[in-house]
Amino acid sequence: MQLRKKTGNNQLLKEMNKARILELIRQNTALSRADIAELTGLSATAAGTITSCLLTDEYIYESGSGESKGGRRPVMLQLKPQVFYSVGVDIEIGLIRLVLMDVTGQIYCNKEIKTCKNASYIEISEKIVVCVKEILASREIQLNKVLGLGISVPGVIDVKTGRVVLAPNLEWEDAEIISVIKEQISIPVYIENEAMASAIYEHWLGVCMNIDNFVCINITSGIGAGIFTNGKPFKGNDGSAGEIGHIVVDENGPKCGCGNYGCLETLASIEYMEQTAIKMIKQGAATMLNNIEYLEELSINDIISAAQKGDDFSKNILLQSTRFIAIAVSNIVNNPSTIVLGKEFTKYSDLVMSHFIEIVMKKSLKYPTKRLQILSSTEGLQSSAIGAAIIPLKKLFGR
Amino acid sequence: MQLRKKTGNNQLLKEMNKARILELIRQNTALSRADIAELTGLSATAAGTITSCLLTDEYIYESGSGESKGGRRPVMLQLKPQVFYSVGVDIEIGLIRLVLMDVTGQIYCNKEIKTCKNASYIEISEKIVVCVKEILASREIQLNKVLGLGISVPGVIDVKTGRVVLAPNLEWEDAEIISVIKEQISIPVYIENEAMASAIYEHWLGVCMNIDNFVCINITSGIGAGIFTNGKPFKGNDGSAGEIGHIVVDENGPKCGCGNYGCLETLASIEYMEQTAIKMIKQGAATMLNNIEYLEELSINDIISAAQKGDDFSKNILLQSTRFIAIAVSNIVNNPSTIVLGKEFTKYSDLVMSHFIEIVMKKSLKYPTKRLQILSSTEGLQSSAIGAAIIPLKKLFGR
DNA sequence: TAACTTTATAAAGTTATATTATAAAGTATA
DNA sequence: TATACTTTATAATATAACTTTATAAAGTTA
Repeated sequence: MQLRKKTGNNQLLKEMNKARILELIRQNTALSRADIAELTGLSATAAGTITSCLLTDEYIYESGSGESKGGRRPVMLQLKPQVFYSVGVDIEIGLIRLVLMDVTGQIYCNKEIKTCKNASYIEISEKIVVCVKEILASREIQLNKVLGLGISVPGVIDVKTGRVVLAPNLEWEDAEIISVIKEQISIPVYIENEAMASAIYEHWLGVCMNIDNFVCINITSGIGAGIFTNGKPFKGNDGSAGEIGHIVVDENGPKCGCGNYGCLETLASIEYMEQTAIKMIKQGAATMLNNIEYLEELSINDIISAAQKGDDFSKNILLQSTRFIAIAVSNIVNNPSTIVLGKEFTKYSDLVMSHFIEIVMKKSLKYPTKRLQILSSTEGLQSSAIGAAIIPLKKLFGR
Repeated sequence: MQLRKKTGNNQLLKEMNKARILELIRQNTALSRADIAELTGLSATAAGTITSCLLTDEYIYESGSGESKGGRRPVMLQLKPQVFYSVGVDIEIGLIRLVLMDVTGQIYCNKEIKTCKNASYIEISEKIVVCVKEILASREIQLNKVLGLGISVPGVIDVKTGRVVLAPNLEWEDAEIISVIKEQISIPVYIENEAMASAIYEHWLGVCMNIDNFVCINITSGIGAGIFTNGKPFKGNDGSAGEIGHIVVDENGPKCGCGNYGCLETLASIEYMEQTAIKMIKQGAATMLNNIEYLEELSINDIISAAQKGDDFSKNILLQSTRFIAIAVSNIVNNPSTIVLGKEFTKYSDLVMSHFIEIVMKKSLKYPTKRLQILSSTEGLQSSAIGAAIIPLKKLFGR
């Protein structure tokens, strides 16, 4: 599948303008044709024409007339609910969450399905397909009204192919979910890391709607981060940019599945908190949690409610986890694939480079998929001046 | 100055296609019209038409015929040198570097001007204008052939206005260089942080030409980083994303101008190395540098050449600086303006949030312009599922 | 030498937006 | 109440950019 950039023709132009108008309406809830012309810089006619298309396609509808500004009253346009839908799926350990949403962001259905904890990606995929088909059927939604199926997975996603490279908590490796699902249902399928999916939510509808640089950290069975830079998801070259679960926060900490000691996930995840509580209670810790029936089934919810009732033991468990996450947050690495050292350094790089690489490799993240390249600039002192000279050229080259 | 996004009309379309074709030629050195049609997806005719425009405007020229692939031989097109130029300026302490470059990236002139170390931005601006005019006059380059003037400054640049918010090493604050220069010479003026300018160079012509996520660290009088994410400069919300000079690498280190102790810049910058050497020599350290005439004028160059000749004292100074930089590099913070905590955490955020904020604030960067916002998600467990559902919508809304 | 390829351009057609003019529906004021 | 003026929306016409189809120019291959 060759993914060539779209040709710059009139079709593209119209698509761009359509998308831009839809986004403006989304952000402003309701706009008139005149508003659209004003905001886009398009002529009133063009705004009107594109609007007509969107109306006949039922992406928008006329929601009534607005206030007059001293002349004819405008007809307001809004996103049309309950016409075009999207399905979201979050795959967790032993659980699949499904959501049916329309283009307005309204949610019409939440569903949770329990699964085997060690289910293969093929089994999970099949469950998803069945459930999606059910939801759509029960609401009589045609497939061509479903813009797509987005899937959130707690693991590293290959940026180019959409393959799940590694999802340790699900015990998956190289899982080609997309193709399995596409064989069974003909809608577009997208896949995304779980923390990044949350970040997308925050940026679209949540607390980061007007914030373009942020990190969304999800504390759940594992710990992951979704990073946005310049208003766009930042995944790094290999899709592992947000994998903060294996930042070492305590070098003397317990051994992690990844081979290191004291990874954030081993010291702060929900699972760790539960296990710690169970272990300490067995050892006779003083806590309200003592009277729990089946200690092995102790869940984070028990810990939370005990803490809320003033149980110091439970409170401390939460606080300790929080402390480690805070340490990690203050060290979230930008996770570049490459580091270049420049200016005066280039003069003596041969003397110290190996020393430098050694320390960085030892100190920085060690997520398995990561490969860090450390280079010395070949330009040296002039690099900034040349860079400055490039800036005026960028526009000319569309960059 | 209202900066409205460009209207999506035919003009924009042609501009986009022109830019894209120029960029393709730049990256491939030479292309035929047929290659361009193939690579862009444009029709052969359109590729031909746009090519003609670029030829008459002298952005490109016909460089001869290429190899036949079993038919008529193609006419190759290349960027035309020595027609359109750009000027780059790097402002350092006591020094201005100027570079004249054409669209091909060829450099025709390097100039260095010494300045007063405490010169105001107005004085510097005037020097720049005089020098730029001189260079252009001496080569008989018309102003309309100069695409712009890019300026690199060791300081924080306001992303929106281009104002120099703070350049401690130059002792500037709120310096509106752009407007001062524009009054005296009528070409587009751009301004950029020094490390970021280097990063732009590396991405355009240097060692990062095909790398989209990297950090470029400049070790000079200060220490700064230029960060690229997704192939674009990442400046953070306030333009201070690359300000790593004030990461604390040794809490027991010397006091920094910023108020903290043990900032990277106080332990690893070129200036610090020079000062350390001077101090230790005065205290009687054993080194080849002992026979330097004016100890106060000892420069990094002396240290480097001594180290190269095997002077352990000098070598150690370089190694120590390097070590601190390595520590900082392994901790380069993504510098988001906002951190959102989600999923299970939202259940108990009220119990621990203040603790969390306290630690992060204490541990993370303390650059003066930075304001970190820490939020708890309002969505909780469903955020990933909803986020996943949003993905299929993004294209529709041009996002 | 004939058939086929590749490259480049010309002529005619399509599409999307711009311009200009006009209609529709409101406000402000004498 | 009538008139002038505004704002909003659309119709008719013009313009710009790309596509399609056809053709010419300049090669290669059997």
